[in-house]
Amino acid sequence: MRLSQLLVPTLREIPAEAEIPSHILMLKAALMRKLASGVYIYLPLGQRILRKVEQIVREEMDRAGSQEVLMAALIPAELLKESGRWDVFGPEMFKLKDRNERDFCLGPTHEEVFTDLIRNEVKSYRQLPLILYQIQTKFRDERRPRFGVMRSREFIMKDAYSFDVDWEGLDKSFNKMYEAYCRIFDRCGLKYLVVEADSGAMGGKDSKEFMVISSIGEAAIAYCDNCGYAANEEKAECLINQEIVEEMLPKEKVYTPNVRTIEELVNFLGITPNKFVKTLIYKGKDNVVAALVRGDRDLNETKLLNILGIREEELELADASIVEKVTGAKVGFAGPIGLKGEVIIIVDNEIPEMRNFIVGANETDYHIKNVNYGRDFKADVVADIKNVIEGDKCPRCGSPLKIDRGIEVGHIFKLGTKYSDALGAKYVDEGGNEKPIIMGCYGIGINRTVAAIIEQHHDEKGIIWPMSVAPYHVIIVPVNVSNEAQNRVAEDIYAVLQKEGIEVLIDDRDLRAGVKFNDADLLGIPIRITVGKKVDDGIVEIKLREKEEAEEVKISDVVEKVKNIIKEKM
RNA sequence: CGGGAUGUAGCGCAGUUGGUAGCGCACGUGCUUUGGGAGCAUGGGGUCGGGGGUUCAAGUCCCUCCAUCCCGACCA
Repeated sequence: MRLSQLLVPTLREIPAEAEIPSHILMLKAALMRKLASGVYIYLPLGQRILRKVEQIVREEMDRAGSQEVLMAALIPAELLKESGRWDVFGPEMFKLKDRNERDFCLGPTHEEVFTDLIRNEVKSYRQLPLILYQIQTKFRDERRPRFGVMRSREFIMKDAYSFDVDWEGLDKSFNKMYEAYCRIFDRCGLKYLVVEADSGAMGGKDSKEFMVISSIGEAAIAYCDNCGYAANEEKAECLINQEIVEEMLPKEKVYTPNVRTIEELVNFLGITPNKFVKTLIYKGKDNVVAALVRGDRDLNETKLLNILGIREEELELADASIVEKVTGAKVGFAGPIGLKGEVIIIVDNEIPEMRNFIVGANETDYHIKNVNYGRDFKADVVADIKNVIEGDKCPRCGSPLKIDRGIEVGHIFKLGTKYSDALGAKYVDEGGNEKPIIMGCYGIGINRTVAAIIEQHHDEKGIIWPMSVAPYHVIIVPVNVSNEAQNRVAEDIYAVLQKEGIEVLIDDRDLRAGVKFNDADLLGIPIRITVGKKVDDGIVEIKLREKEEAEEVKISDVVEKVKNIIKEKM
């Protein structure tokens, strides 16, 4: 392709709307433009990159025995109503009506559509197992689209669904997908962690997320360098990390006027936050919950939800009136001793190991010192309800955990019979018995994967594409197009490389060399062939985007050399 | 949905106490130049986000709506 004819309007200045590298570079390098908040259009180079990633995904899905299909983006309401998700999704779903006032939505995900296909077409165990996938546009009306393509309202997703006769079959399908995902992200040149995630109230188990480590990631991950354990912050278990050293002291009420927060207590009493225990009052589905964690810890609401067995929207922090009612004091003095009414007390498992800590007195302006679990109060449940922090012990091997942020590019999990039960997807087994089909689902965000690749592969000049996803492998830059000899050599190399089937660009624009070099760097084409003054000596340069120095090569050797580099780096 | 900010040429921005709307880049033309974002000359391009109001006069002040971005909440 000739750069003079390609639509690549690169930007010289950083667009005001972008803040993170991948967003800035996708706009600067003219891969895409914004159409509306969270809605992007792709220019020729951007489209080629999407295609490259999709192609890798196709090859690996096919290799794993999955079959490609294409569902509809426009989905009739009845299907979502059957599974109950028409209301669950709420405003996040783009809903619309047809001319006859029938309800539709733009598919935010496709479990129901796939399940519907299977319940209609699969009747016997002889037709199973089956893994189907599609690459298709999804629509989610996110409350806050972010960071360009990282969290957008319209995006391309590869979603796969497995259908098996039993759980052992599901395990096999799940493992196939797991391996396929590893191969996909390896081929994309990504460094990633496979992380245990919480499948929450959605049911299912063995939920794993593929996270690309990046400071701009939206999720925190706890991981262990020693044994390889990695989990989503919400999911990561905390081991008890304390040794009892002190003797119990007699408890004692202390006057703490207007001292409510941990920070104020630390200042007032001059004691470190880990000597306090904070009591958080929540309003659950049908009762009030008091959750206790150490003063320097954060409560993990996901863990709390799982213990209570309720859904996210059923739990909220109690308002002042409820707090005052159950504690008999103003907000800021809640404690576990002497709570009024039916209050479920859930205590973090670290607390029974603490000695002589400080809690609220359930009396305005007072706290209690030297409180001890067991002697002074008891809980309904003792469990891990806190967030991990850097340095906590790995639940598997005990080494200190590290915490980083990650971009979720893939998510796989075992659905079981959630959708097959809801929609009645059954098969008949060998014995003639009707049974529900066991399902799994597996997603990859294609655009987000592209953005994640850029986050991990760029420098101050621009993108540095891995060969596998580069929009073109080679860019030929004649330094001066008005120089007859340079032009001729560049065109010759271009013609040969094209004939060899190599994806090659030639920058035939009548621009100064500096502009062309800067554009080539910005676009991130892995191999640059510079055709300059030395053509008269039969020499051109090969420069790799990832390296500083160029290498001089004989014109007669260029093509062979380039072919070898590509082969080596694919 | 709460908090913060922004909206002026394709892009990045300036515009003072209200008084003829500007700069750089980009774009067109001509000449010179040509190994890391050239120089000179010349030309074109604006509902100043929309609507309403105050005023002799509004990019500027007031009201309102919209859009976009950031932080948070939320996110099968």
